[in-house]
Amino acid sequence: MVAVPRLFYERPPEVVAPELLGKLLVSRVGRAVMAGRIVEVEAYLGPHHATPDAAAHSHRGPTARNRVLFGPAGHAYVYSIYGQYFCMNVNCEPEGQAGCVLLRALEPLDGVEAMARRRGIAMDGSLKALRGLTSGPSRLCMALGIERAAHNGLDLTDVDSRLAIVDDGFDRGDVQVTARIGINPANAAVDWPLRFCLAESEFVSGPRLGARVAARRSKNVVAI
DNA sequence: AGGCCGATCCTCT
DNA sequence: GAGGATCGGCCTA
Repeated sequence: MVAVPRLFYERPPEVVAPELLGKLLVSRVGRAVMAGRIVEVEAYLGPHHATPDAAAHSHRGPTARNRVLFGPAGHAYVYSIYGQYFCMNVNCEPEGQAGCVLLRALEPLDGVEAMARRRGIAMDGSLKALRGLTSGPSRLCMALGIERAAHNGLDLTDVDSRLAIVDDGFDRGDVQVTARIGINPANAAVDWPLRFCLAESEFVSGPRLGARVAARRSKNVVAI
């Protein structure tokens, strides 16, 4: 079990994103340890990119909110959204450049009971209940106790950190690529193929596997 | 299963 | 002053 090194993150987010699939996000809050496998991510490109990504928080340059994105790679960028939720990104690219990867879903592995308490979901042994814990960018933050005040700017490359990403040697298998979720349709970047999922995972956000198979034929799946 | 809606407040213009 | 990288509840079918 080794932390993913900083060099891994010092690359463009569209390269880092699919390689993050299968890695583990580990969170320690007090005595509780909660961990899940990353099964769904999205890349957001920095303003230095040839065609600017207008959906990215960094695209108008540094602000008070997004300054972590312009710092060194391998740090957490946590922001609040809709007044009640948080989302977590991993900062990529060398210092000064602002690409990042949004974590959108995990497969819960360790500390499931603690996650269930935080989410207010009763574990009845069903896949549905387990999925509900971490199948969404803000759901996974709630489940792992991730919030802006405590976690924004933390270094994820130290296994002893309160928040870290580690590699357990898992073979990620096939990766599915689609457009990103929740992007304003007026945005020029709305169709860019920057969402990456583990094709076989039951823990991706949104419709279940059966429905996704049907959706492949008609919808926004760019490649499998 | 899919669509609509309100909650709720931070961030940037 | 406007809008958002969301979620959960409620509706129809």
